[in-house]
Amino acid sequence: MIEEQYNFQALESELQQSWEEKRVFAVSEDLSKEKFYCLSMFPYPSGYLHMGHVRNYVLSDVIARYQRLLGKNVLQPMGWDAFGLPAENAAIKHKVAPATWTYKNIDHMRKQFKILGIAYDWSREIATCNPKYYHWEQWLFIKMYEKGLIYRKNSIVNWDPVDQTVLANEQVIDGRGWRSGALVEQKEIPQWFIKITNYAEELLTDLDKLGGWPLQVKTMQRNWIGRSEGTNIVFAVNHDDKPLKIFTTRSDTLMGISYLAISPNHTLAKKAAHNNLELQNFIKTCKQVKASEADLATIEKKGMDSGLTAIHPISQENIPIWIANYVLQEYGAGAVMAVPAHDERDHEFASKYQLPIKPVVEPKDSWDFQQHAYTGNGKLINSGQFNSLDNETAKTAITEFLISHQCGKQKIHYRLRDWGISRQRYWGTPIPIIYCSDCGPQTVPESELPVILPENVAIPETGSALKTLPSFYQTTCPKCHGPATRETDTFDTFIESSWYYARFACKNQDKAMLDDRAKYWTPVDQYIGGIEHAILHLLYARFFHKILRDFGLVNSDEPFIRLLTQGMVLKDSTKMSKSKGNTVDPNDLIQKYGADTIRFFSIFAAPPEQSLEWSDHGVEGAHRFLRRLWLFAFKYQQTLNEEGIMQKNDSTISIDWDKVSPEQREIRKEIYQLFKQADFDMQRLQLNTVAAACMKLLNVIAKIPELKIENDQEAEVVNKRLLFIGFSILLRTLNPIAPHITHYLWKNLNFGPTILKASWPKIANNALRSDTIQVVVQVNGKMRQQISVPFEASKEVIEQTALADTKIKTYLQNKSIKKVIVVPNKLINIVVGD
RNA sequence: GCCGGGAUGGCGGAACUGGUAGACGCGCCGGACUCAAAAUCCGGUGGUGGUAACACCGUGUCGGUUCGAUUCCGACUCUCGGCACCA
Repeated sequence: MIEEQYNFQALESELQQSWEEKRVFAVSEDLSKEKFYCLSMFPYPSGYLHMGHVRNYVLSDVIARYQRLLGKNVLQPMGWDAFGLPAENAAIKHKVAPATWTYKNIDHMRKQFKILGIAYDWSREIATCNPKYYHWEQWLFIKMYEKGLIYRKNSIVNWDPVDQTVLANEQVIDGRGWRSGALVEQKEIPQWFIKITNYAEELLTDLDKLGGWPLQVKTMQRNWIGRSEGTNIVFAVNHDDKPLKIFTTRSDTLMGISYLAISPNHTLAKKAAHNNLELQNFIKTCKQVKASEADLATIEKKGMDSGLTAIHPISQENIPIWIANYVLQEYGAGAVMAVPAHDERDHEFASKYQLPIKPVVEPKDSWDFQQHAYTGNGKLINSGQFNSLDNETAKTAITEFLISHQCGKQKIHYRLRDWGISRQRYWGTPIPIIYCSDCGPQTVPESELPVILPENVAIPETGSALKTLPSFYQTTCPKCHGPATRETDTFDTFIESSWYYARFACKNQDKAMLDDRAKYWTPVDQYIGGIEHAILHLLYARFFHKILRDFGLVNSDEPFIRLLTQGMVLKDSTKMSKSKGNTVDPNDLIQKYGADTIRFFSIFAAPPEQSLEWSDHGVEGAHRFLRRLWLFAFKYQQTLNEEGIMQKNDSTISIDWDKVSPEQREIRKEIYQLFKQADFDMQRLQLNTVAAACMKLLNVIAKIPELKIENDQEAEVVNKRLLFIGFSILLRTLNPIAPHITHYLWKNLNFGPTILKASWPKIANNALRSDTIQVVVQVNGKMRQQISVPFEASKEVIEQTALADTKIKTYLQNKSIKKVIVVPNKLINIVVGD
């Protein structure tokens, strides 16, 4: 019995409770069914759920529930990306331990999640700050170390000289530390790296296997990896025994070099500045800038002659070596050759410092080299023996010359750099390394894992907390058993999120990182998350998957088969944020309208990949629709129930749809047409139009009781059947989006025991048949009339019918027909002239 | 600066492979119900002109390809995401 009142609160909480008690979404490996692993990027437990989360997880749930209706064995887990900077900030601000703060946040957010009614298998919940989780990434680190994939080198960090702390890029505002306000300095410290560049080629070529990924994401990754073919060139440096190495893709312009530019962090820069106060000051100024590429690329280009010179490998001339603030130490070897005539950036720099601009490639038309660099192709000039060669040929010729003189070689270079994984922070996974003054760095023995992060810790405002804990860092060397110290740096938190998807398959496995269950569930069939992760997270996870594969832990090359990158949730056209005061609390909305309404609005308001503009009015519209659905069910529950019981008892009368009234046939056609479109849109994940189709379906079904039946019993049976079919299709199509209301109505209208065991509707092709079809008539490309012609009418018939149309005739008066284009079943365009 | 997106009525958006621009919803206007309001229901709703039939204009800007362009190509403007230590 359905009440008139749509009491969503009681209905939703009762259902959620029963789903949880019956563990209906807990799954295990089942070889008799096709598996479907649906995963959305796990959240950082910031403390409260925001609309961006809601959108992400609802999108994922719609896909998961749809796949379930298709009969698949669906896994949808949830966990917490629990390590990270905000916990330490909160710890300082509120004087609580990061662990306490984090676990409290997790508890709160889990509750918030549950009232959204998402079909999670909560038994697989993971928090990455749990030693049972990070144990295995420490283990993997050791395995990678043993395999030679880990090394240590110096690299640059943002240093706050007042707080004596390393700052994240986001903690540097206008070149100053966010708390102290001190000018940051670039500082070199030793850090651990993973050789992701060993996998650069595979990460690049395997992008071609990712047919289910958005093209834009693949393009971004391709450009990020940045494979380029070129030449490594070695320049001998005057009065120095160490040569300068550079990489260039323009070896053809070698004779046009004006200077070599090195990074202020280059060892040669230090040597040059040794007895030169002016250079020392210059280098110091260069280092007073945030160590991010975006900042380096936008600062004013500055340089200073180092006084050192290098020898040109062909002409043997001396070339000045400049120290330039725009050269990245991390990229290539921290040095570049500068050809102002043929490179925009070099041109700008040379113009500023009056360095020579020497053209070596001849443009086809006249060119003012003082104004612009010429980056196109042409024949070589001013290049001695290489003159008149076309510049592409010259690349090979010059490179071959360099090879034969032992000062160059062909090289494939990647923009991608090795992954620096050390963080000078407390709230992260301890790096399992022990430093022994006699034996050097040693990995922690496997039997001593995990290296547990002490949790009950006060976070100092300056420096790293682990450095203040002798009980943590004092230890013995695993090799010589003498006194030794532990590494106090922790892992980059991208490590945790690079393999969690696999751990969900076997989170209770405490003897190994992964087991065969991971081979069953991975790769993830559908991954959903924000576009902001298009490069870093997704590239690191792809890399880790290949590492796991090489250790035999998974048996696929790529972790995520299909990827959906959802857009942001905006309000008043800007990102929702606390500081702007334009946030919307999901809990308040669920209280007021119910989870189904919020879910429906999130899906309906925008296509998944685009940003979603929040609208309170729109939410009310979504709620209105669900209430209309409810009231319709309330009103016709008796009819629907009767039909349902007859269907169950197999006692229905069969209907010859060719004999029903044209209106009834039309309604049936509309229902299946709408479902066909919804089915197609669901497959291509255009979920907003699926939601729209549900609204249209209700509009169509609502017309059925209005159809005249005039005491005709047969017509009444047909109406009843139409109502039943239509409503049954609607409930199942809507179920992934609004699972509570559809679940309740399905059961109480006698459609079946539970919609969770129902199957996705099927299209009745005979309903879509049509004898005649509307064809658009255009004159000179403008729509002028619609005509009705037989289905699949020939071009001639369409043309004749169109030309015979009285309205069309008026457009053709006193004109001559130049051309007629006919698209069968669709359109005819008559091109006329005077 | 570099890489990758986006721009369609008053608003969110639709238009599948180049073929009726504006589906569906919101808002607004008018009507029904009501003492009244809310809720609900019915009708209308891109702009300009016209009593109307209808005509012209219209998918960020400028240009191109085509019988036909929101869709393809070129240039530009604004805007969003990323740039390796926010996650």
